[in-house]
Amino acid sequence: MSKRNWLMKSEPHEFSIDALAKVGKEPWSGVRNYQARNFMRDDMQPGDGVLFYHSNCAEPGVVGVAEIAGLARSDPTQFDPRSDYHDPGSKPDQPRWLLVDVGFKRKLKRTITLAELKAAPELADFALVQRGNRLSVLPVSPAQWKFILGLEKR
DNA sequence: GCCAACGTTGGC
DNA sequence: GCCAACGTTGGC
Repeated sequence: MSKRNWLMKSEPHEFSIDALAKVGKEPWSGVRNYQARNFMRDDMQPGDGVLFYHSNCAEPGVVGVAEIAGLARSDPTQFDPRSDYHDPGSKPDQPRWLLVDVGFKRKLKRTITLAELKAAPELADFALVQRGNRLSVLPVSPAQWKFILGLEKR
């Protein structure tokens, strides 16, 4: 399978780009949306590029570049009754939820804000800027990837 | 299978 | 904190 690119959202007060820089690699636990899970399970490959996005904060936007560091595997938090992500309906021999490991590549020189992304005609088809989109994991085309990172130098 | 109620996401 | 938009749940 050829290399693809993704955007993954994280709330910076939960897990920021600086936190990823510090640990180097993070198991992306807690995804509880089937569409996002299917992207991880069916389409993600080690080495795929990731735009790291800060959501639910003062300045939402792309703040870093990361990469997929492993194939999808069972998310252990679904079996932990003390976890916010516990899912009593999921069976260990047939886990409902998966995670991938995400590796730090670099922090951007500046935040590429959601406002900028929304203002760019080049990104009209980008899922992130479309109305009502709440997916926390979404695909980025090669053209979108190049355009978004091109904004960093402006 | 329909759909109202409810919970969550996430920008503002 | 507000609320629009969306996904999920569960009664029927």
